[in-house]
Amino acid sequence: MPLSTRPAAPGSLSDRAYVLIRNKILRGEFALGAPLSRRNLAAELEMSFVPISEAMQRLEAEGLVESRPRVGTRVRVPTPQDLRDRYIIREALETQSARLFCEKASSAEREEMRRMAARLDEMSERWTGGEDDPDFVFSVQSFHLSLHMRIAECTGCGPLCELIEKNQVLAINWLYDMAAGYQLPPGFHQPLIELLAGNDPDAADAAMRKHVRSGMQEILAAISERYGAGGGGLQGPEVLGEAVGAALWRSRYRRSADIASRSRRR
Amino acid sequence: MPLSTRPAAPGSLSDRAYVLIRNKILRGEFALGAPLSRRNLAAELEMSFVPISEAMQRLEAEGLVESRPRVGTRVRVPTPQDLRDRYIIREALETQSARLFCEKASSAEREEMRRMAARLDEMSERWTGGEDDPDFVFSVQSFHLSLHMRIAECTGCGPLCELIEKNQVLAINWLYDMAAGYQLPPGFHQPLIELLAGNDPDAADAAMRKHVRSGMQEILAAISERYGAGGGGLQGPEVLGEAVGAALWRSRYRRSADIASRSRRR
DNA sequence: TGCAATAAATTGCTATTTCAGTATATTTCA
DNA sequence: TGAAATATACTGAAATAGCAATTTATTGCA
Repeated sequence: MPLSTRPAAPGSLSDRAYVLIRNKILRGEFALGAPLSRRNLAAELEMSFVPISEAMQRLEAEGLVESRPRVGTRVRVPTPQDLRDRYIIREALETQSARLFCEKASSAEREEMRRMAARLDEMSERWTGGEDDPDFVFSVQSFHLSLHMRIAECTGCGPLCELIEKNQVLAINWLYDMAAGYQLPPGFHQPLIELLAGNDPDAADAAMRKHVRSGMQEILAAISERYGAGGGGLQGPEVLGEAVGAALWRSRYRRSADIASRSRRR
Repeated sequence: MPLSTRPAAPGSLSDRAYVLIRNKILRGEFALGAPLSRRNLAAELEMSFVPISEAMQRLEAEGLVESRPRVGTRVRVPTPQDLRDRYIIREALETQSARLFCEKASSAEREEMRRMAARLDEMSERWTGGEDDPDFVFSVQSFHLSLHMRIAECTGCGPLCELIEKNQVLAINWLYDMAAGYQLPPGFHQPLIELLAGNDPDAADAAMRKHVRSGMQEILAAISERYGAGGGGLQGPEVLGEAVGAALWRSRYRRSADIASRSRRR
């Protein structure tokens, strides 16, 4: 059992830094557009500059942060165009996932998916759409994600799973921070799963495509409703992301000067 | 104009290291399974350990190299299963690409694709299938890749392009090193492009799916033909990759001991 | 008061050094 | 002769220190 000094340190420092920073971003602890100083992070996470930089590099490659060469790094503020691009990718990956599931899943796996879909639809019926308990909303969204991931796992294609998961991450982040009012339509998943569990891959593909597209429409509508700037639909507010981001680039020297000075004194 | 000391250095050292090493792998200068010592690479490329390590990290994330924590890094030897997984991803991305092209491409872009397809089919007719000039084979493969990339570019979805390009890289490498005998069937692309340039997205999707699957069958057949181990088709040789790789892990202390000693003397 | 030039501070980037883990080569003992 | 133990060399990971580029704050001048 690990002692108190260094409890449970699996993987390298870079890996731990990556996971820690990633979770803080996803949970909103680091807000959209917030500046991320590598030095301050190194002091906070009690490690050196190099593993932090490596973690940042990975996060940048995944699109969660953006960095300008000698200026700074910040949590990326996705534009509506980013969201649309993500959904194009998601549609590509998940229709393939649905197709392969339909072709190759075992009967036990098909039955498992039916149960998951029923449970998810039951959860979203209890979702009033008003100001629900954030933990409840979080649990529904998590279960929603794991349902889609389970479909992908049943295809037996590991890289496909990884791509789907990576691609979903930013979308979920956006969802939480900007369009928290979004709610899953009731009875959204059981018809989908019925087609995936059938024996027509083309029908499974088409059903998943419709499912993903409808989800994107819902979210874009929720965003438009909250942040105005033109009617709903696909032509959402283009300027939102950059407006927020530009304002946030400026506030650099604000947080934790004490940590910086403390680390310098060593 | 840059002086002779440091000529034309765009991007960071990490970026340059990434591009240089990546190209050497793709061109076969670093063979499949070859050990890549970060220290020797640093000496060869005349830079330090850190940017090399960052480049290696990116290459590992993309699947071009694999690294064991305190053992070493080598060029990844893809297994037939890797190849199949790549083609699953490729099918997902390129059917989406075809669908979007069919929906959104301008008439000028459709005409451009027709010209490219005609030229590519013409090139592959001149391909005898025997021992052709390697430069010619390279140029055909490059043009083939750029045709598919051009389709993706016309969709206007940047991330889709990036994913397709990243996904193709390893497949191309495999193609060159292990299945060089593969040749494009004549008249392979013009019928495809005709459907992409039509007005039925579903037909474009289906045509691209058929195209990609047929390409995978061809390559797997070419591999089976060269490396035996059972009949052709999908059940190719599972053991090939690891057999080659395991043998190559062992030969570590072989190359460029002079460089290592020279760098130590500084 | 307004604007340009300068100074200070912070950033990401790179080099160098040190550390810790693994594999190979050598030695030692039965 | 063979197997176990040791020694050596090499590996990637991490810490530290310093550099170069950029932005912000300050100052000087009109």
